[in-house]
Amino acid sequence: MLLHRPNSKLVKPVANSQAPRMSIANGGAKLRDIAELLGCSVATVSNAINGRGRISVEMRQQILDKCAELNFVPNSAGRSLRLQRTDAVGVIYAPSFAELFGNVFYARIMEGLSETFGEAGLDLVLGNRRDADGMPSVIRQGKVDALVVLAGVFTAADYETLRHCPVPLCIVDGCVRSFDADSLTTDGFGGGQQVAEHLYQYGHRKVVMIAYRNPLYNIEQRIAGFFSGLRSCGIEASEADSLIRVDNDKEAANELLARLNSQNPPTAVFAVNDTMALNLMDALEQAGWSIPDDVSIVGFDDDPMAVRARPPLTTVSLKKRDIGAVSAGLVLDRLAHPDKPVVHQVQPTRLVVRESVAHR
Amino acid sequence: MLLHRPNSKLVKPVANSQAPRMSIANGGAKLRDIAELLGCSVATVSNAINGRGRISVEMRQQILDKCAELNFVPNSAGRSLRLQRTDAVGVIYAPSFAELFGNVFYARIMEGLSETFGEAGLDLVLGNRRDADGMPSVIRQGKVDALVVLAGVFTAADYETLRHCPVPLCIVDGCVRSFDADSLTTDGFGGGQQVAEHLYQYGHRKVVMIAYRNPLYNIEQRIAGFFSGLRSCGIEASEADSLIRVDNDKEAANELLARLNSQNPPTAVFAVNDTMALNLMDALEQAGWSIPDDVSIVGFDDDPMAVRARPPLTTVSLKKRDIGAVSAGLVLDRLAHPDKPVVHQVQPTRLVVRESVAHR
DNA sequence: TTGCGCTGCTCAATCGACTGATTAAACGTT
DNA sequence: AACGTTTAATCAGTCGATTGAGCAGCGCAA
Repeated sequence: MLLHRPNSKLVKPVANSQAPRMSIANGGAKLRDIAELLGCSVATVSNAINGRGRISVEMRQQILDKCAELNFVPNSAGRSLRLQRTDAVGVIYAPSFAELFGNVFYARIMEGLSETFGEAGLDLVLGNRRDADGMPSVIRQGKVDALVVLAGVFTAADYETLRHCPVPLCIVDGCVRSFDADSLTTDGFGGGQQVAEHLYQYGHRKVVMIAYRNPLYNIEQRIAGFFSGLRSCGIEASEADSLIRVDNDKEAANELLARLNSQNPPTAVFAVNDTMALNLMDALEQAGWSIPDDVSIVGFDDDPMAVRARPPLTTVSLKKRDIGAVSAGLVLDRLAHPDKPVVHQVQPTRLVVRESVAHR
Repeated sequence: MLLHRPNSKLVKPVANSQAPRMSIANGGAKLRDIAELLGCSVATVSNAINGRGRISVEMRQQILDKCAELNFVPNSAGRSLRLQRTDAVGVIYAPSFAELFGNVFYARIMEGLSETFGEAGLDLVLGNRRDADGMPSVIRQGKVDALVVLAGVFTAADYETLRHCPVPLCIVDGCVRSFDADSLTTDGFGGGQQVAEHLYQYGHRKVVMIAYRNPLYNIEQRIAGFFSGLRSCGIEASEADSLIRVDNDKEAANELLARLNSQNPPTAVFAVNDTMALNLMDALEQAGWSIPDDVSIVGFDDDPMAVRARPPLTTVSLKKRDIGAVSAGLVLDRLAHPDKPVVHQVQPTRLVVRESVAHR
């Protein structure tokens, strides 16, 4: 019975006896190269680099010098495999990155993420690929330690695919209640309120808001804040009569023009974002309406185009770069303290008054 | 003498005899989990998945089924270590990503890159961090198989840091001659020519171009093309008298206004990009000049804001998404055929006529 | 009955970094 | 001289996937 047949051949491994296999050939110096050059063991080199174990001052210095000379950087795959840690963070967006990069809003967030993670020594990986079940491929591949979820247009189904994600998540600009993950949301509610108050102060008493039918968390917050703000100002307005739901900006323009031509037309419109606001401005102008003299209009997001619009668009600004930086900070904290309680951060919003709202 | 002391203890490794260490605990199923569940060896599982070796039909099916059931995805670190390949591509930008994401031009390129690489099963890593010598950290860490270099604002020094990059490069929108790497450039020369011809056809005979002092490859191409085009149309114009070099858009506006107030004022301006063109339009309008009636203006890039400008800006369009997709294609080809000759691809440009150029 | 070829698997080394356990030597103490 | 302690390293196994080499077992033919 040879259940545990002993290793038959214990000849010393013949590898690297003839091939030169010196450094830099396939991508740079390895721990082994440094060890061989200095005549010490690989373990000692590793210990010197990581400041562990007992090493004489001279040896440590020799090792560090040699590492600097050869531009030694530990191989990422080897390190990840051993440490079960990648020093990389994934970023995902739904449905694909196509929209993300076209969207200046997210571009700025990426900027903040990239900077803060970079300073912390982490790389950003774009989780553009998905497994069959929708889970980003980088997750099950173990390519990232955490995931930043740019959830602006996430639907319930999108959230569901992430429910069993084995790495920490940080939900940015999405639904806080989705699950027990850190999150950063922009204060859409407060922004909506500020718009309501601004319109009230400028004398508007009959206003409408236009939003998309597709229910997105951050959008619904803006709606709720707006109507709450109207009510606290004493304006009678409900979502039933003053909220116009549409599927696209063309429909928005048509619906708005219909209201403007009705008996009791609104004097101001709150568009759910700047893109819609700008499109409405174009459509209104084409239809012969003058902004802000005939109708006032307010947007949301402070898109760079808002300031270029004619008239410059009054809108709600989001400090997009901060969103990225703060989100990255949440992730770094979470990686440092995996068991700390979940954090829900709210980023303030600020009304930027330009020229698209007239006094009444 | 115990130079080659034989392995003393050959007891079977005791690991995993008590700890449960079943799948999904630390990130998902491993080859070993599948092998244990099916009572076969790890090698067989690997072979089945990769379609290698000899395996009975039933065994192969069992393995594949189990993999699907457990959502098995090979661990990236283990795979990279063994295969010396990461299935990831780095993207870099100089000086940092901050500018990249704010720039719609690059945002669209990223979109194309992300899509094409995603379809090929590669992830995109943002190479935001740099080693002391400027080399992107992801390179020496071995985190990527290739590097896409968005070189729009690269200086000679930026190129120099990449000279000894051990992975294949693809230079996008940068200097072809920098080194022996694949490249994709936009036809700035042709674009400049088209602008010259367009202005000539509209009756302009005295024109100026404004560009930045900082010499960037793609920009210099536009300049060369423009003046070449002017000359072929028979317009006497040299860079000496008709090219205005500036450091920023404010200076550009001042210099332009000075020319417009001179004895022999230009009737049209070619701004080196849309951002400058839009800023010039603002400045001219402020100074009481009407566009295009008093001065015509042309930009370059077809920034989304160009179409919103008043008047809508005539500019040169770049098919930005294609730039990303094609660049990614070059990288994929290079990875598949490391030794094929270097490819220099030129992406055509197209004049988009809007309303900022008047007939003379 | 020996030998050959084929099928269907397993073995064990490898990639590079990290680390708990171990060891060899130097030093000090009684 | 015997023993404990400190110092300065080394050993060998581990992370997970891949792969060339190897080896039973079977059928078939000489």
